[in-house]
Amino acid sequence: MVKSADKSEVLKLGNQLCFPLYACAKEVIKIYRKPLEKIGLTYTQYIVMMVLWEFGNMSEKSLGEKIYLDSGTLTPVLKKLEKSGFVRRERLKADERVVQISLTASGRKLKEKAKTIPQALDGCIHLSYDEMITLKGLLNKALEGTREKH
Amino acid sequence: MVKSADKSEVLKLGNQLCFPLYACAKEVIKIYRKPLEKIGLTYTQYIVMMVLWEFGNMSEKSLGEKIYLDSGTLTPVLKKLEKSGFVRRERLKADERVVQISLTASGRKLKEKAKTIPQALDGCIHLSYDEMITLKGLLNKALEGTREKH
DNA sequence: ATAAAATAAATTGTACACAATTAAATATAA
DNA sequence: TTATATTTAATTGTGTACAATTTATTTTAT
Repeated sequence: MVKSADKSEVLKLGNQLCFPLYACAKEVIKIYRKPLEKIGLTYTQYIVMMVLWEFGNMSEKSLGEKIYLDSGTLTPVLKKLEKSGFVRRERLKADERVVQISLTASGRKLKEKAKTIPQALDGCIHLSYDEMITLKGLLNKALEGTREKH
Repeated sequence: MVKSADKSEVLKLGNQLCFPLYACAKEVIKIYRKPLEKIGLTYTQYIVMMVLWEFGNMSEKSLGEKIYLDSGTLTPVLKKLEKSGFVRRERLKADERVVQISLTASGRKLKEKAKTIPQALDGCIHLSYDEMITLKGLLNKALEGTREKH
């Protein structure tokens, strides 16, 4: 981030990449909160549902890899979604270690209601369409990099 | 994010802006965790310290505005930093409502140790310098937009 | 001057997030 | 085959994060 000189400046908030990343993520998720509450989901639950809507049934493990969450976070989230009636959690007979997550009819139906959710950002983020595409691309590229180590 | 057609695609993870934002923020903060642990800070505590290093003493309120955190989050974080001996928390005599946060000698000294922290990202994020600058700029612009409403 | 409004922190309750550990099941190797 | 290693979830403990409420203090309007 700091090209050559000014090593003394690295600890200024304005020079950090991580801070706007952290703050922006929080603020954007905050915008989603209200519309999501109307359909009975938290943001984390919404991401889980999006994966299931797109890819269908899936083990807890695969689900966690897709959305960068481990069982410590995912297990309680999935139990809540089960209690809400949106997903089922069943041990595979072929391998009792894996918990298979599947959508209920209610969970599939929720997708229709969720289609308006992304519009919550309209007008809240003052970026042009091209800027959003660029931002999304850079974030995905950065995200890829973090997969390897760690 | 979705320009014209394909409204049915908005709920795919790959088409979302918010998801890579959320995931990337988490992954990057995770990279900071170990080096920060060595100097006795969490990421949130690190942000607080950066603000104090840069701007000096500050009320809890102003601090919270700078880093987008309210008292519900900030009060316990500041109490931990106080317990660690890095900051002081004192009610202003002029206005007993405001808690003034100031650095202790130990807190000021910590800045030297922290100077190597940003290097933790080196090699972990596969973006060029120019891409990082672009990303930082777009994130800050997006962040600005969220200030207004909400 | 004093009641009402506003402000700043603290508190309460819910929901992640993650490192580290544990437990159960399956795969592998000697 | 049977002891060992690996894999998948669940559990435990700590630390945010935030909405909503409460408390104490200060302003403001009457």
